[in-house]
Amino acid sequence: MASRHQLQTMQFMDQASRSRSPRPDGVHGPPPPTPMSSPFSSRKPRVQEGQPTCVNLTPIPHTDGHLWRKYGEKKIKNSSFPRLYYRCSYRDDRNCMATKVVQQENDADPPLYRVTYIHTHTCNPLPPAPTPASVFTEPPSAKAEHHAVLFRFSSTSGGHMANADHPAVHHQQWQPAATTMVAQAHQLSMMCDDEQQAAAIRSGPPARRLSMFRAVVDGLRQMRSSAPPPSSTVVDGGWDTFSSFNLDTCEFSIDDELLCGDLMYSPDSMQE
DNA sequence: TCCATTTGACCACC
DNA sequence: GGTGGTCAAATGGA
Repeated sequence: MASRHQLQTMQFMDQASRSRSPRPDGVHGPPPPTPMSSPFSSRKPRVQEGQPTCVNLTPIPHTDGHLWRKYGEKKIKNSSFPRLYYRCSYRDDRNCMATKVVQQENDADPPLYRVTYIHTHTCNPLPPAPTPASVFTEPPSAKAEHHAVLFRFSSTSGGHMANADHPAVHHQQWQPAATTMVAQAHQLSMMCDDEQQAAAIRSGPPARRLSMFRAVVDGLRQMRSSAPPPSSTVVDGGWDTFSSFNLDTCEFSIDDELLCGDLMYSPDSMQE
């Protein structure tokens, strides 16, 4: 029997496959041959060198603030799960070339997905949604001279904001991992601010809550491993969930009880 | 009628 | 030649 959190996760998944029931397997015959003589003559290269990509490991791959249209699904060798291909819904309207690839990593509860984002969004949907792409629309700074990295996560009444404000975060080496972390934090923020999501989190086992928060920390850990910062401390700007993260010890500390949505966390609750 | 999803085919890359 | 990314017809719900 599925847990409440599992059901919530399934609801997230359903957003990607909403409204359309699958066709019966094998009901329709093989499609006729492609009528065009060279239908793929305008096909773009599969891999465009130098395009910005980042990888996000998340249990909720379909909640990142952007609208995606699925355009393909592929069974991948040596993987029990198909790979799903999405592109931005504004691809034609706004010439947004952002795409993402979702690959389920395991069958855990909740299952973990590897989401690979390719290209940054140029569609700038309204209201602006906090997504990895929206955070890193500025070109990466060539200078990473600061001695601390400031992350700011805030949840406002009108929507969610997630920013990595420090110029060092824009350093190219940090971008993928920082993007992952920001996306994780934003997903967690959304879940905590949503009444049903928060209820599911609250009713779940503490270990699951802890694992969710650790997903955020893991993003920071990736940042640290990809490019050690000039300073050892990440200072949180106030996303109400964690206050600081020590890049040397890979630990984050909680100053006091923290409010995330209607959930109150204390330092003890963050222990195993 | 519109539009998103499904799914097999096609094709580029290794 | 195998694998994976993309296309586009078919499908069906809104």
